[in-house]
Amino acid sequence: MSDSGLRERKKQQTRTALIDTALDLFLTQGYETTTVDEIAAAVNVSQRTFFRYFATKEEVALACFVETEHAFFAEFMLRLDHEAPFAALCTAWRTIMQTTILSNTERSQRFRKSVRLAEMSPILFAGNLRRNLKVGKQLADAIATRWGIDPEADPRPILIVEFFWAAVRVGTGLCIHPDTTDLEELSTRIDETLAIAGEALRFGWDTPPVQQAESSGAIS
Amino acid sequence: MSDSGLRERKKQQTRTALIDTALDLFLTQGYETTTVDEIAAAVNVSQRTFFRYFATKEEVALACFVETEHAFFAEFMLRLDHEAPFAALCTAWRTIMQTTILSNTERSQRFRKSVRLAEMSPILFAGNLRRNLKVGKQLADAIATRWGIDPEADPRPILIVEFFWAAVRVGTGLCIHPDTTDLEELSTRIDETLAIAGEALRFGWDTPPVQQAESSGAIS
DNA sequence: CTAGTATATGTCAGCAGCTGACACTTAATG
DNA sequence: CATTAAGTGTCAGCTGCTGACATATACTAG
Repeated sequence: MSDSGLRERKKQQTRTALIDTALDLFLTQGYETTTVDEIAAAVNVSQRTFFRYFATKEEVALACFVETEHAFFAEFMLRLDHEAPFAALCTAWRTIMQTTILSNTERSQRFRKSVRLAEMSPILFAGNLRRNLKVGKQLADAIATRWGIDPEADPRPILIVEFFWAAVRVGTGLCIHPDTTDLEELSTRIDETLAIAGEALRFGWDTPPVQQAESSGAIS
Repeated sequence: MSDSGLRERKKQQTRTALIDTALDLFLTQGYETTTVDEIAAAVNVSQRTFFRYFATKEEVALACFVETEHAFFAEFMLRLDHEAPFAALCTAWRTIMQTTILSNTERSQRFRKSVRLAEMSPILFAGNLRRNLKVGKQLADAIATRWGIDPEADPRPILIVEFFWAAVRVGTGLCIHPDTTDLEELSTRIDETLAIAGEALRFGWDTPPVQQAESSGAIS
């Protein structure tokens, strides 16, 4: 419908140009001290045009997380049918990491820069948290639907997802902070943290309720 | 040194006035659509003065969380010596909830408004996440110190704290969303969610490592 | 009580993020 | 080639936020 036209190609081109130069500028001179005008000027584009591509300055920094999230969600849905939720989240995540990040494409380069950025700037980190939260709700809804329970009343689906995100964040933070920014280091650290988190969670906790008579009576 | 002077009293007065009118305006007409000028005008104060009290518009909305956090941290530290971390977090939280929120003082009113606000506006929610994160690091550091481990290398302290925050957030969300904004409802729901989370976490997982020979070899 | 000092506030100018409106250029379509 | 639609630039303007300077008000010493 709208593929491979000259127009579309140009659009994609300026979009990636904006992302790349923005990431580089952010990394070299800081996120908050870099103005949108600078980015736009570096791509020979007006500031107004920038904001037609990205609603906010934050969006350009976290842009490449969006597609990854979509892929992740799809992967998760594939596994949800025959895996426990937490395990499905972990394996889906690992898969996405392998295909998206560990490959040495331009996309993976961008992704790594974004990860570093999000770890450096508290604002970007918070923005990323917001994204996680949004996707998390969708994931939790999927789990709840699979289990046939009400996601608004039963905390377990969201808890599972939040635990998972927590582990991912902690793993990422551990990897970035100390020294290395290796590709595999990141993946390994997150895997380790996920493993610890998974070990912490009681066996069977993230499995469907085979027979639940009470709504929330599993306490005490 | 600086208590109970006329000046100090006035300052405190305008500060609380700013908070209260800000919260009311935010709740009635939305956070983002309310301008700082409106708030300042409603308190008969210049916009510049507003920003001398609060660094950002966000800060006034989440102001009353700060003191609560301090109290929470202090409570936690008291219990860390003779309780497992996750349990200490839960009991400390419950204590703070009892004394700060369930009491029907003006402070509790403000707190409830802030909770509702933070649940309504994604931006404020993210801001709150950032605060949680910051306090979380301090809490994790305390746990790591108590355990005699390196918080930058071992993910468990941060994981414990993040799991706790996740449960608190989920519980709060469950309570706010459906209907009631009861005082006790909030506390009860969070307690329930914390109980579920606590049940999910394996017994002994958040206890100090009595003999750890390997650094991260607990992974199957 | 008065004079002097410190502190809080107001005013003003200005920057950065972001948006609507309008005009212009350029690619797509017949 | 002419028409249409889409992308872009320019401009004006709002909101959040800050520095600089002047003014008013509370504290303090004599």
